[in-house]
Amino acid sequence: MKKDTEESLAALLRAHDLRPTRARLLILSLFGQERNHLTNEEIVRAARARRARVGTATLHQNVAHLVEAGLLIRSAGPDGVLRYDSTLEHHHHIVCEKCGRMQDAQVRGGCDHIEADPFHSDEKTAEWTVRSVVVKFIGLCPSCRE
Amino acid sequence: MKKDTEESLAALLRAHDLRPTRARLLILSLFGQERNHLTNEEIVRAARARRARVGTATLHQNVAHLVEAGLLIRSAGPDGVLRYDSTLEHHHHIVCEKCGRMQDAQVRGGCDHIEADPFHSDEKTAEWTVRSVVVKFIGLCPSCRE
DNA sequence: ATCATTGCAAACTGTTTGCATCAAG
DNA sequence: CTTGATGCAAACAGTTTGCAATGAT
Repeated sequence: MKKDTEESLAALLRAHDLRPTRARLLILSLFGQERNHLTNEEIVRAARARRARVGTATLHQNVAHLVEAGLLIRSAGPDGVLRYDSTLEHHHHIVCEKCGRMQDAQVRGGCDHIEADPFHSDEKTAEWTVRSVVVKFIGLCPSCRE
Repeated sequence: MKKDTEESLAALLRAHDLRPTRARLLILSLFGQERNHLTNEEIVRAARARRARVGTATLHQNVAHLVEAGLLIRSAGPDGVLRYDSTLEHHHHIVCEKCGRMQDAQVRGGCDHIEADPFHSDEKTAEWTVRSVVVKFIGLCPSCRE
């Protein structure tokens, strides 16, 4: 895991043509540690918990900016709740159907055969251009399966 | 495709312990034809277009009831917008990353090897119970790739 | 007759916008 | 200095709730 010093985060932002401001440093630092796959709401709460002087509008704006800049990835749970992820490599997720918690998942053997040439040729889908494939595992997280 | 007469839809509702009311018959009939994978908003608009005497609150409530009763399936696009689907069998989707349009997709060779035993055993995911797997193909629909 | 369902309007929630102030380069 | 970013408050959009009237059994 990378050292999330304020310096390194600032450099990261500058490398993506974003000024290293209070709000952006805060958001990125929230993803540094254990708390990955945060929702908008969780980001706002975490900021409040740190007594950070940041408005919710600013947080929302900057999460959007960071996604645009490619520093965060956006992923919707089955319930439509959007979560953000600082792991940028292509990967898949496992999602708790009870609490919505999301975690990275590696698929045994990969999804290559699906990603390479997915469809039956006689499908109406022949008219589409496929750009990527997302796999989500739905289940129960350790806490919710009690 | 099944004949979506009012009679058959009413019978379907009764079979699921739901009274066949104006709002419910309307919603189900919207899914009868070509217009599958509707959003909440599209359902409301379609109802307005038919000059149906139904409030938006009632539509929302009943979409939720129909999902609970198992007559509709809910599926979130990558942008978090929820769409509803009257195809009840387990299947996958292809989604347009530009306009959000969603269509059923059949995967060549299936996803069986993934669904059967998905994870590397040394994962933190070992603590999870997997109940289902959802595959989404993201791309461009015929109209948006122009 | 009974009780679920409805339409309508009001309440609510989360997000976005407008703008004067502030901070980074 | 110049321009972008911020906080705050007000505006907004979509959803949900409360309740009297309506409709299904």
